[in-house]
Amino acid sequence: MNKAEKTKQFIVEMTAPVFNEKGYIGTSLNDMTNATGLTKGSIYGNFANKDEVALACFDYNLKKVGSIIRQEMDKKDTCRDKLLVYVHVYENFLKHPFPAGGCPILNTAIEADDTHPLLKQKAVDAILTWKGIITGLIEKGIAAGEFSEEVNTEQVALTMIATIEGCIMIAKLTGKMNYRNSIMQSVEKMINEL
Amino acid sequence: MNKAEKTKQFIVEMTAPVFNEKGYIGTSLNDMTNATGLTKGSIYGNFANKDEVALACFDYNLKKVGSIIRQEMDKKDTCRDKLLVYVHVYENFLKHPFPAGGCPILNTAIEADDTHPLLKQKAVDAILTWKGIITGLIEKGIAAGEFSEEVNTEQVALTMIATIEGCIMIAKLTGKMNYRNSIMQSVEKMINEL
DNA sequence: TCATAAATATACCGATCGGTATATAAAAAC
DNA sequence: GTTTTTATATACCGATCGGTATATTTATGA
Repeated sequence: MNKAEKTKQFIVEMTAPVFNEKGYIGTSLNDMTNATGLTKGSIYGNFANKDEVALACFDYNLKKVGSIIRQEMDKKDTCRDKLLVYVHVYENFLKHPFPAGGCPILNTAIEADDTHPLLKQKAVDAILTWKGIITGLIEKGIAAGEFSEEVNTEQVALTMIATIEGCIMIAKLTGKMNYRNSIMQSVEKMINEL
Repeated sequence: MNKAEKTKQFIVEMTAPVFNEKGYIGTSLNDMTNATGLTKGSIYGNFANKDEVALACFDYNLKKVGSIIRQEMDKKDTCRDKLLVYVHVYENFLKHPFPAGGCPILNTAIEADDTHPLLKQKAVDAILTWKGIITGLIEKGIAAGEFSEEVNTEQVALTMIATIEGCIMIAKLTGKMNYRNSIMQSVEKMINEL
């Protein structure tokens, strides 16, 4: 990794939390120079425009969440326990290096769906990938005899995602930990009933 | 209602969808003059600043959703059917005069939670009010013998809200109607199991 | 070590931002 | 119908927006 690649990485690491908190429009070039300590010229020597930085930051934030989940899942053996990782990670998200500003998929989806096609597409892809991971785990669990064969895999996956994202919104908005735990308990129940 | 009050109402009606789609920061005074056909002077003769317009628009959008729900609930007799109104309204939200841009609570919560205390507080209040309406209905249903006494009213209320909001995000983002219906079916099942 | 290329900083661009002072037009009061 | 108040439009403010041309510094290869 040469100097330019290092700087690029550095810029992404420092501005990713800002984009996740303030959003795409809400993050100015000034915010980016403040976050990095670099100047506009330096940033625009490594990225073509604000869009490129924002897209790279989304990827970075998403990868951060994904690697936490993957890491915890690798510790589990059964499909049920792997699914329950979502519950336990989000219940104790403070213990993990979670991106500042909450779930990048949710934040990006809400801001970009009416305003920024490129970011929107990234959020769409992230949701579809997530859905694929959950349905894959459920199908594997059915094949292994862990879950009932009557389970509607896609419905469960979508409902899990929706409830988790709604939970993140409510918990972050109200600041109430017990709200988060209460909703996550419902998700846990849902998984245990598969 | 005198001229000024009429104009105030007119400005809110015309700019409310813009704020809901583009967000607070994403909506410029230019957007507001375009949406209304009025000039800056005219808008600022009726509102002190952009904040005041945005807050009024949030109230307007929220009221719009609330009145749809209330209207449909009034047609129902049992508490279960009243709760199911949420499912049916969001499943067929195109048939109702729903605010453009999706759920104003969700949109405002995501944008404002790290950036705009006043809007954030309005979103918090809206969530708490919503939770109160649902828990009220469940408690009434328990008293009427409709629901089991073992129901954790707050947990159900929070989970319903989270799932519905997550559903709105996913459906709007992906554009897939069957995703919406699939998740809403889960909410319906949840209500029917009370 | 010295030339060359890459990376960063400086200074600036036009456009747009939210906001306002003032002039004009329209209602309301008399 | 005239005056007075209210409402709207015009023209402008300084600040900031995203972006860029160019100068300067730093790293690299011969």
